[in-house]
Amino acid sequence: MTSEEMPKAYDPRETEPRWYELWEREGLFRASDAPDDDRPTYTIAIPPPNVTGSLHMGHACRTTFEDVLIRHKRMQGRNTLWIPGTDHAGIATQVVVERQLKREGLSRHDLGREKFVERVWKWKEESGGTILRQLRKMGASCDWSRERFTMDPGLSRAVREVFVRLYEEGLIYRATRLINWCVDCRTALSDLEVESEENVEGELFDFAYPVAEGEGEGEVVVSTTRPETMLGDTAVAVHPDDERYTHLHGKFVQHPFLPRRIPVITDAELVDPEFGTGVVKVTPAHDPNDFATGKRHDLDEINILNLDGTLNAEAGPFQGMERFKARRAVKEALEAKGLARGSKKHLMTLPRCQRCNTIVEPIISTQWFVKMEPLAKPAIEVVERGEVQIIPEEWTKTYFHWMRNIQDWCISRQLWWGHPIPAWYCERHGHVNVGREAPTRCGECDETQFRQDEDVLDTWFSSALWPFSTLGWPEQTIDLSRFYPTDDMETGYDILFFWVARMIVMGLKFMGDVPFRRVLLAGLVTDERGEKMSKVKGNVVDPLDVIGGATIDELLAKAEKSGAQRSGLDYLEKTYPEGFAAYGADGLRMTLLSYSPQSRRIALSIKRIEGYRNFVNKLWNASRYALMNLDGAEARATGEPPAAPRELANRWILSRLGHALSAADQGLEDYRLDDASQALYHFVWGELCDWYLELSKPLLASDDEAVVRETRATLVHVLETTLRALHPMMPFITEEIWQRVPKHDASPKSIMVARWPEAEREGRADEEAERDMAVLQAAIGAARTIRAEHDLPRKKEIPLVLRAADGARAVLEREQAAIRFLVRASVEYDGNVDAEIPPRTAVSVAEGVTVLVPLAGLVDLDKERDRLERELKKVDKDLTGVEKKLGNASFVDRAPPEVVDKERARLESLRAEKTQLEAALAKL
RNA sequence: GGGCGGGUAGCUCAGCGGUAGAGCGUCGGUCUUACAAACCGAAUGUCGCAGGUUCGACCCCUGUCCCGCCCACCA
Repeated sequence: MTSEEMPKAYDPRETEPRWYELWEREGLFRASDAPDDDRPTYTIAIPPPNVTGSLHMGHACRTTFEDVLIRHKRMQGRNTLWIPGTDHAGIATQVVVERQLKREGLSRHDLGREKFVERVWKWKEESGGTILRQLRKMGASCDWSRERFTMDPGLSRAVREVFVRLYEEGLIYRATRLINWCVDCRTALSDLEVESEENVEGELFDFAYPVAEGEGEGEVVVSTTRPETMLGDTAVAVHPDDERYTHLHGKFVQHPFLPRRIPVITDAELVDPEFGTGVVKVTPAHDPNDFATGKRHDLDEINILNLDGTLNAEAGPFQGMERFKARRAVKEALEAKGLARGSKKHLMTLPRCQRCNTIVEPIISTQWFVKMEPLAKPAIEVVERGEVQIIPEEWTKTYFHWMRNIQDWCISRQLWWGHPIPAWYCERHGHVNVGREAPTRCGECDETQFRQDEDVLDTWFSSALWPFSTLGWPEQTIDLSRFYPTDDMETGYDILFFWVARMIVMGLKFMGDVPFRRVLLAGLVTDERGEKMSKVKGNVVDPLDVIGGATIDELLAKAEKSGAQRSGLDYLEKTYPEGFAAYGADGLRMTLLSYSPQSRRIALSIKRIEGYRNFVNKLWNASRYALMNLDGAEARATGEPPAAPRELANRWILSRLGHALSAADQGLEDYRLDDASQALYHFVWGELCDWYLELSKPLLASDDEAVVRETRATLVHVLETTLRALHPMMPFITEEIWQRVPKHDASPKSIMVARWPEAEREGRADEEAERDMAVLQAAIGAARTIRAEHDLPRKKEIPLVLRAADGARAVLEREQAAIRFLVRASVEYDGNVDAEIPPRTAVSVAEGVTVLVPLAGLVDLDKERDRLERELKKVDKDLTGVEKKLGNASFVDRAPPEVVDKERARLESLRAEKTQLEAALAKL
């Protein structure tokens, strides 16, 4: 009933959505909150993607990883919870909706704040769920009934609660400081949101400040990379010990464009007398060093910039100019006044806005900050004590370095979309009132009228609470007590500081416990050249295209629409001329799992995806074969291997199954899903398909009913167990096949909730079978080599003579049928290992077995000579190595005896091989 | 300026103290009754360079050269 319905090639497009719907409908993803459920839990909080987002390879990679962990633990019987959700993503979302408005010819200011925010909500309801739908296509088994959004009422409440408590403890404060300002986003940014572009070719421009009238003669020459900032200069500084300028101490220079005399100050901290002229212009309002200097000397802080990056009234004649225009204008004006003193090339670092790439301006502004140092301390300690384990471990150093040098966190943003800051200012005095609700009466005066702070919080502020806010905090819910702390947090290393560190901080502060036990940091997915995927470069590989397939025209059209450059489109066309086939979610998942998590870069290759798609198909066909042979038979999968199998192939595959399961377990335990998936991949393809299924053919055709029965029982057991072991990695195809496998009546309705297989239970270690099988494989391999090298057509049966010492010979005699079938040969045995080799005979040696094929004049003797010489050369090389090793007295004395014994045994077998090969060569 | 990671087969990478591995690619052969998205076979490496430790080093140590990334206020 089953195998006939299975087409030769597996098509994931039909299968995958069908099973996902069933799983979801049956509620199999749901974690239990039943009060009497005392199973151990396992929890992962998803790194919430931006609501604006759509699935990219980074998400696909993490989703796969997390889903494997969750499915594995679920099969082990844990009460598993994978909390899904999205992040409101402040700027990103606001920009999307603003862009939409622009198409209607409107700006957010036309709507006003309230209407605008309403509009964003509307947009969020309509199109915000895209990415979560896409996660389903990957097979993500999230508990959708617990989906959260960082601006849900519950989570917003958590945000206010945290803000208020931190404020009350003095850990949140409002201050006027030099902050990073993005003139394009028109908001303050935290230090982390500023990316520095290194080694930019810039210009160091020199100009002179004339000494002010009545202060003496001459001038001082200063250098700057930002000439326009001189409009905000309120001092020039020299080193106190620099004798060149002693005469100017306490004097003034004259600002060339503004009615301002500027003091000459001495400052040993700011000024390096060796650098340039040894004079530094000081702009406290627009440079961090100068700001600090200004504080030390109580200098005026003159802000010259408007929030949009144009110059304000302080700039005098330059007022209203855009900042870079002003830069040129100031230089020209200095030229005109004869004050320019030349310029030179200068390599510098440019601060840019992480989001829009605009050059960031340091400006003085009043913002809200979190005092980080006291909060960071316990967060450092839990990692030191291993209560939170960071994997791969080398990231702990990075974590410590950042946490130990932590700066206060600027959390206010001048946006409209986000969590409003729960601070109100009384109308009369502007007294600050922070609270969970709007105040009715000022805490410091009697005022009852307030205006709320207009800023919103950094989007990472609410993300930092994610592991407990999603579970209902500050309410004491069952979920919170049951699922916090979560177990594993898997995310990209690029947000180690943005997110991971802050979750640890907030978790410890408000839950008194770590938010998760392990942090798994994944690398960045790049294109096959190792270049970062970007829309402009046109090298973005969309997981959905990989899953469902896309023609090159579709890919090109999409890339072009999202703004790819010509070169990007060319690359795309050249690299994927055929587009993508529908590789399916299972194939993609398996591919993503195969990359080492140690690596910082995952250079995704379509060829590799194709390889794993082929693996999926291989599994399909292997199952097809198995099911064909089980059709109508009484064999059922029971979860137990057949008792006392006698056939070598059956014993061997059960033993190998055990090994594969152990290796998979080990990989999962170590979070080396690459090892786990490789172990199963090689078991399925290299052992199950390449050897066992082939060997099962003669067994299933046997006249001996007992042999057939035993083989069917083994086949169904190995297949069913393998499917369960592969299920976390390839959920769809394993379900599709598993449903067709004959099982006993009590088996669960889905493989998702079937029992995770264990090496000791489902496998059956059998060293003898493994040894015997190695002999058989060697003999078959050697015979095949001869066949291939001599172009002996497959149809022609060849006469084989197998020579081996007693033990090995007995194995080969017992397995005669297998050899006949796999090599298509007649077989004779010869126990006399040292006997003469007949003339004109092809010889190959391996594992103590000598395979002889009389060539009977049919074949090219030169070819055989070449081959033998090649084999001999290899043996000789190995032999030289072993002889040298054993000839070394220190090795024999000092190496562990088992190593020496192993080498001796090897020496023996290599010598025997050499003798055989030489004899063969001589007889040719 | 500090820190981290990497340099292994043509390509992408795994391995990490006891005989150099995988996938893809290459070459030769096969429509063998699960699979041509397959099968069988073959070739391919002074494991960046130089020292050192060790009976033994791709693996550990030191130095060095390249290539990435992160952090940092040098005008």
